[in-house]
Amino acid sequence: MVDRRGDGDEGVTTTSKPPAESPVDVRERARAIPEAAVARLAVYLRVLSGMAEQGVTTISSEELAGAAGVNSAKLRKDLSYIGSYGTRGVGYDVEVLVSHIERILGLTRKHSVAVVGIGNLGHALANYGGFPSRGFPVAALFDIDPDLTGVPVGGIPVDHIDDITTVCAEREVSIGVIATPPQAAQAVCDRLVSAGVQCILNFAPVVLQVPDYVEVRKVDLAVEMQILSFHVARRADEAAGDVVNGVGVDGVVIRP
Amino acid sequence: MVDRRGDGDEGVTTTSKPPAESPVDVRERARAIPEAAVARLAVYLRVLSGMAEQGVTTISSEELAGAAGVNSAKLRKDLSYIGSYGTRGVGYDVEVLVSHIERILGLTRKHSVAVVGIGNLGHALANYGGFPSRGFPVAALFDIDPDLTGVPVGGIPVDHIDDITTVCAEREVSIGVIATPPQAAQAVCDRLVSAGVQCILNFAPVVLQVPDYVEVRKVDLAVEMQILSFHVARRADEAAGDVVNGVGVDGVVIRP
DNA sequence: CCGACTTTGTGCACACGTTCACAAGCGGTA
DNA sequence: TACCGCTTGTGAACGTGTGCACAAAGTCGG
Ligand SMILES: NC(=O)c1ccc[n+]([C@@H]2O[C@H](COP(=O)([O-])OP(=O)(O)OC[C@H]3O[C@@H](n4cnc5c(N)ncnc54)[C@H](O)[C@@H]3O)[C@@H](O)[C@H]2O)c1
Ligand SMILES: NC(=O)c1ccc[n+]([C@@H]2O[C@H](COP(=O)([O-])OP(=O)(O)OC[C@H]3O[C@@H](n4cnc5c(N)ncnc54)[C@H](O)[C@@H]3O)[C@@H](O)[C@H]2O)c1
Repeated sequence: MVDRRGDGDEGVTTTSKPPAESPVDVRERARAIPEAAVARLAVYLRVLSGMAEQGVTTISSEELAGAAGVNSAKLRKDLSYIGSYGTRGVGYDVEVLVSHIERILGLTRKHSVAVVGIGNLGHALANYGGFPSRGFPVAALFDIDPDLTGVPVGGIPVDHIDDITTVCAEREVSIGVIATPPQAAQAVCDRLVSAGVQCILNFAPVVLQVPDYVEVRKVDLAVEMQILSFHVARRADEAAGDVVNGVGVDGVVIRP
Repeated sequence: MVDRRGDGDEGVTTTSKPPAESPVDVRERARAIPEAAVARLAVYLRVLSGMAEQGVTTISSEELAGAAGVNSAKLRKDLSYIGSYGTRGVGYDVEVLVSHIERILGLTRKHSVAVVGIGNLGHALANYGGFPSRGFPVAALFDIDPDLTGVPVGGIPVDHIDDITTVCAEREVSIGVIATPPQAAQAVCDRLVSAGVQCILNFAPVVLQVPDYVEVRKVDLAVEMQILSFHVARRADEAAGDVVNGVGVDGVVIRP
């Protein structure tokens, strides 16, 4: 029912600093936000933006939780990580919440995106309107294929992978998206890193090796499907086992 | 050892007949595997498959962990959830491990996939070779656009969304992928569910409402980017570090 | 100004997941 | 056979995340 996070292992050397923190500054608080909560904050933000467009000005934790698919206690705890911006007895001001979540997620700055590998997936990403509209303008496209360089895709001309360093610097790219074949992914990753890109979203089904200061997130669709498959199998086993025992889920006797 | 598997294996054949086995068998164990571990098992499987192709027959937890980007203790614990198939002092037999992970993930059965919404993303998915090769044949494509119906994409002709029930039944679709615009996603989801599909992978940035017995996973790229953005911001705050007189970034007063 | 009602924010207990550390077990060697 | 070095498998400690339940804090009608 509720979806779970992909994973989020690797890298992220969160140096645990347990000394007594008396001055509660922003970075300490930011560090304290659980990774899982950050992911949900992004979802709340999307829902809230939709609400704002529909003219909603105030929303309760119960309503927002329903719309975001989480329970309300969790939602309130998540929001408490970023401060106390609600009004008891009333709820949250939508605009206020939006701006605070945006601040915490660092969306007050523009994050230019570069897509590397303009094949099937790269084309889709370059044409996708959902990135620019949410604060992530696609500023550069790269491919190794000479036939592609110069051709505009989604309004942006494709550059050759060899120009990655200069182009990324020029256009202040802060997020790199890897959509090349798996074999090329690590090499592309290395070039992105030497070009100064510190955030990478990887679609290739490989584990990337990066320095500690680089943040990598991966999207592996086959893994997603296998997780679904696992649940199908589990459910099938359950059904089979229950029939054999003559007892259904919840202990309901099927065939007395 | 949590449980003794003295039997000579069996496979997940539908005729599961527990002779004198403990009431809690395979399904109980399957249920006990943490969700996070399932995701990693899928990654191990991919790495192991690659190893097998390269002729590797045996691998230690240390090596496999390195290749999968996790620490070796976690890897061993993950593997212990599915049984004890290693040899102390030696490591794991690659082929054996592959087959056991496949069994646990339910990959011994074929899981036909239907993609709904053959736009930018849908085209990329339909053309993607990574699904069939990993046991997820794309068996059906759907769109609402009459101009698309009948046109083959990636070798499969697009059907009209109205035929979803019959086509899904015919081709035994078990996984539905939603790649339509957000506004259409819930409606498409409902139709998939009534067509009997119990697993859904959703690319549209909306929270889907489904019955309890349906498993949904979502892939939201904007959320991924916002998580990256959060880490950039956190890092920037750390670097810019010094909180001057209780005033942090953006002029937020830290200590009122 | 008060009291009834609503909703937030959070302390706490619990569940889940990760990591450590080491005994148990295996292959190789003398 | 007895020993040795290596690697697995896992109990137990630990850390993180979740959900409950309720006091605190606000609104609103009178
Ligand atoms: N197509 C999908 O729907 C899909 C889904 C999930 C994952 N993926 C993964 O995404 C990646 C791309 O998939 P695709 O279907 O778009 O592949 P594709 O073959 O259509 O495109 C790959 C592109 O990368 C370019 N390229 C190759 N080597 C390069 C290099 N060294 N530097 C820069 N560009 C290079 C190629 O010229 C090509 O244009 C693959 O790793 C694939 O496994 C794709
Ligand atoms: N393109 C990307 O790279 C990308 C990335 C992330 C998320 N997404 C999301 O994926 C979805 C699809 O994106 P896209 O770029 O492919 O959009 P698109 O507009 O190119 O394609 C959407 C397709 O869905 C079809 N469609 C519309 N309503 C339908 C219905 N009721 N039933 C069946 N088909 C219907 C349309 O005919 C069209 O072919 C969107 O929700 C988008 O937010 C896309």
